[in-house]
Amino acid sequence: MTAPESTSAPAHFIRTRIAREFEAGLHQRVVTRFPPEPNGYLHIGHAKSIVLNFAMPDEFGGYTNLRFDDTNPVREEQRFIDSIKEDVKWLGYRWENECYASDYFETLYGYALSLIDNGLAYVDEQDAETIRAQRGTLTEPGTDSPCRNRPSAESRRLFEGMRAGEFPDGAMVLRARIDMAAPNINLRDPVLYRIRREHHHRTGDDWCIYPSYDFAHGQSDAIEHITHSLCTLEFEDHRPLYDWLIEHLPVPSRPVQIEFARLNMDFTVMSKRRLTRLVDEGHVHGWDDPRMPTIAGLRRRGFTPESIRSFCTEIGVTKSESIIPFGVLERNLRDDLNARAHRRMAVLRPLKVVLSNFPEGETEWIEAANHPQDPEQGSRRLPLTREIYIERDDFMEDAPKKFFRLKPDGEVRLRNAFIIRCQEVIKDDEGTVVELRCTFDPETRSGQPGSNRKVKGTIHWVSAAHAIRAEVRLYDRLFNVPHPAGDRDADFLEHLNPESLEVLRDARLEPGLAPAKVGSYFQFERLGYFVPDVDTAPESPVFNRAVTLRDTWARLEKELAGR
RNA sequence: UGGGGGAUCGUCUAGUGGUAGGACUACGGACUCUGACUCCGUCAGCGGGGGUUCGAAUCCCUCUCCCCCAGCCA
Repeated sequence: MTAPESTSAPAHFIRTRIAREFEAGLHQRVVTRFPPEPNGYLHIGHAKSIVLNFAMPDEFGGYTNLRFDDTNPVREEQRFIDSIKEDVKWLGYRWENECYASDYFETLYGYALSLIDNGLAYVDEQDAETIRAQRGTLTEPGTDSPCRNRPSAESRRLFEGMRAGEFPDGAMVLRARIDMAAPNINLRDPVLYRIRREHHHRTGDDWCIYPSYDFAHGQSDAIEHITHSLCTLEFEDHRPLYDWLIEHLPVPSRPVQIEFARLNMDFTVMSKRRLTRLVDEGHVHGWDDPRMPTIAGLRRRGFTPESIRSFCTEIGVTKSESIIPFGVLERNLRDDLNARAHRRMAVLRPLKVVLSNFPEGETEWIEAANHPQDPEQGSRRLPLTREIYIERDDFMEDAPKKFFRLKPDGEVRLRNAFIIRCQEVIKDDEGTVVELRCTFDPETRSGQPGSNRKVKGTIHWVSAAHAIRAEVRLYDRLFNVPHPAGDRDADFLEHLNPESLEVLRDARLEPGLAPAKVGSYFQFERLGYFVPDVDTAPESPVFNRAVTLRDTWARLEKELAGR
């Protein structure tokens, strides 16, 4: 089961390969799995994997399992399981089976025994350091452990003893008996089981031995009859081990592992270790901080599942590593929301404007479309009064010729309403503009015959008397360098952008925005896409800016400033 | 100086012997009661060198650069 809309499916090497396999009659269906370790929150990189893993069965027939790779109890927690399930669902996907590697511990244990009985695994009583030393180096072969040739019956007794809790943590491990001289280090008798007295979030204290990733993953795939085990590039040189185990174990199916490049994005970090540090050291306000690249963070920021899915489809699937500009994700959000977000007016940094020829105490109701290109999305009525607020940025006393907004003696249209002319600029003692006196032209009301008079600029506004106050949070990139994790000379935290969050506490919104609920989204015209934050409350609304509108003026302005 | 991968417009990505294509960005223009959207147009690429071939991004040789692997993490 997958998300409703089927995004266009460009050919990529995995899709092409599966299609060929189908043509050759190798499969009747595709079964994949999304296998997170429950030791952190899902991020946009996981989304790429999720979209891929659900898309293949969706296209070819089959299904996807959600499998928690919970073989290391020291790092895993139930709360992460909960968040992962929530995030996958929110992205729009429904898994066929909810699986846990820990459900297979007994089966896996049996597989280990069979390996031992066949002389393909042995218990090694050396400590970790010795084993490491014997592994050799990238250029030198390893040396055999003295335990390597012990009788399999002895290994079996020891391994059974390991399970029975007869030995302390770290006293011994189970190792595959492959080849200590293999050029691929993963084949130099890799560790299959270790003793670890640690409470497991699902199996409790039933086990004191836990399988390693290599021993658990492929066999779990086989148990679930996964046809294609899709993973990232760093597991590429584990594939010979993956295949070796499948080949030598009495598993019920023979999955194949296919690797693809993980997602990297600029101006952020993606590794769980670094994300965990950001959270634990308080650089952000939790895993769902809107500046985080986590699914929870993006959701809170205002990203839609559709935008994340289309992004993941757009970037493609290859084996070459790449870094996707964050702006690509943002554009997918804009494209999605542009089509369906209702337009609203909100003033982030208010500047009072008095319409001197507007009758005092009167309210004029203005009809405003919810969407400029789609009348079916309806309209709402806006109050216009003598005192309004406009955006501070929309007025300039010494404006450059290309500035199309309000300036002394200049004209501008109030969006959905009248053309106004700036007659007077009022400043405080320090010279700061605090108020504008303008006149409005009653003939130019939107929709009236006289409204076709053209002025160069249109600005948004709210009625001072009706507007609701709100807190608005503006987000910028979390880091101020494109590759914060790529600096060998500095900790990535040194590249944190101190201005990644800007809180505006005096924004004014059109009154209809008051009851907006979390999960709704709007375009604040001329500003960007905004959503109510989870902190929002009826009497104290809080909005997040998910993304700005594309802003050609900002670029022009920067250019003008540059010369 | 082991093994495994990867190099195609600025970015991402198609293209396994027959005119290197798309998307994004950028730039220019049209439109505009959002400097948004939309539309039109332009710029721009096969890591280097050799070879095979009528013809090479694609096949061969060679060089260079980048990533991953020496956890009882995944």
